[in-house]
Amino acid sequence: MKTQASATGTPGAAKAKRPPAADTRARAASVPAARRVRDADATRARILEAAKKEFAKLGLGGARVDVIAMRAKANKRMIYHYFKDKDDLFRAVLEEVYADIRTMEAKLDLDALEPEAALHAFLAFTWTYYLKHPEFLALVNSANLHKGRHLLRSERFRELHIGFVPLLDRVLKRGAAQGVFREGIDPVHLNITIAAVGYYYLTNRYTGSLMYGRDLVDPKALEERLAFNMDSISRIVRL
Amino acid sequence: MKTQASATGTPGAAKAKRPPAADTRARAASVPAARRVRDADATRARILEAAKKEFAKLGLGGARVDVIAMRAKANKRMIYHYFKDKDDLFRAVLEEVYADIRTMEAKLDLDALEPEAALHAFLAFTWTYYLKHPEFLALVNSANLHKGRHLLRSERFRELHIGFVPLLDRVLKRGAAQGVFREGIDPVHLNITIAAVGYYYLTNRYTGSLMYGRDLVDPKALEERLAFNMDSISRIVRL
DNA sequence: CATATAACTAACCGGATAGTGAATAGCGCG
DNA sequence: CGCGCTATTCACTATCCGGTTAGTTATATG
Repeated sequence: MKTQASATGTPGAAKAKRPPAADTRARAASVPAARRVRDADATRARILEAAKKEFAKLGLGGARVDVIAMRAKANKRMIYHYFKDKDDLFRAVLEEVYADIRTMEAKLDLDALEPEAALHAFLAFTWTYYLKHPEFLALVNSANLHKGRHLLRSERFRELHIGFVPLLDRVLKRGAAQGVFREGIDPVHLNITIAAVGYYYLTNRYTGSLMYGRDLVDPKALEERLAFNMDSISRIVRL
Repeated sequence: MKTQASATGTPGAAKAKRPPAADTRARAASVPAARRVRDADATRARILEAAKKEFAKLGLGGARVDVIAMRAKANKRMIYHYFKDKDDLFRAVLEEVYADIRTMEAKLDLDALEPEAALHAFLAFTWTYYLKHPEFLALVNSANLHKGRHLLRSERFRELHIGFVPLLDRVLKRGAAQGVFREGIDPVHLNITIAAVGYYYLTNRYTGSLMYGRDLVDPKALEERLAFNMDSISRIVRL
């Protein structure tokens, strides 16, 4: 804990907010979304981005809204202008990151791939996403630490996951029909396992590296892990 | 966040600290560890227990040392008597819970079981331990959120895990020699996968239940998950 | 039984912390 | 071009919080 906010009481940010002030106004009329002195969307986005980083770094309880305001180069008051309170900001961040992963995932177009290739692609995507977005893992952990109460009444969260299970189910059904996968695999359990073998390895990389006495995030180790997981999932689904 | 500590400034606990005061002293001399008015070990243990619950509930950043003192029925000053600071207390809690799981695990005596039975027993133990000790999962997550820095210089933590990998390796080697497991399985990766398929399911039960629209901790669902995991691990190791 | 030691307590501190009230000032629209 | 809306700022508060100061008292030991 100790001191991590600035020593001065107020955030003190947003000082050098608008370096070119007078002449920017001229082209503001012509250019659609040119740099405006006031830009609600941009400010809101900066707050969300800063909040994401801060919540991911210290958890909901450890994050400080003064620090978030500072990192967003926004006045703290703006946070309470756009969001009800700290918990509401956390909810917004969670919705944002889930929307991101689900959007990227949809681009895989698993229905267009052969069953085995689809499973391969899905596992690889999940692994790579977790690896490149450690904040996602931390935020999901934090959401669950708080028993998912921030997402309980989130319509957006629920909507994001409609069609998520059916998609994998179609892959499994096609595989079974082609005789390459066994019958009756529960897509939910398979999905959970596909996520688990990557997620656990990556969130627990620190205690893991200490426990096993070897660096789990060394490039070679990461490659090995993906290969092990690919093989594991293949073995789970095949006849 | 809001208010969760008592409204009064000071913890206010430790009021009804010693109901039987006068007569307890008499038998203190004869009985080895009889109920004493002052008991360093007991106080330290109560602090650790309270800290475990509080850290597991709110994370390192969200936990309040005033609350820990209150729940431990101890004066806050005692926490700083036994531990350097909040981080040191967190480290002590982590060492404690890891010692617990590794001690229980050692009792399985996997070397005395047939390879397949040993793997079965190990997976079932891990699953059941996670299920009965949700604090363990939360604490490990918190430790990793903080990049494992609390355990980095912990000799005790390192010692707890010597012999952990070799144990599973012996099971795998015996299985391979008997021709029931395939050759060359990395015990570290298998171990991680065995932990992962239970851990991920249980730590992410809240977001998971919301995402899949079904209660993941319903008794029937838990049974199904264990069966799915048993089957998965068998498929991963067999020829 | 005297006493040194260590367990234990009350009260306190200064900076941090989530959240607000009220005024200012760009920007879009008529 | 002026006016209403709202993005933005500044100043402020009440409480919280990790950690400490300055003791008091039970108990093991000789």
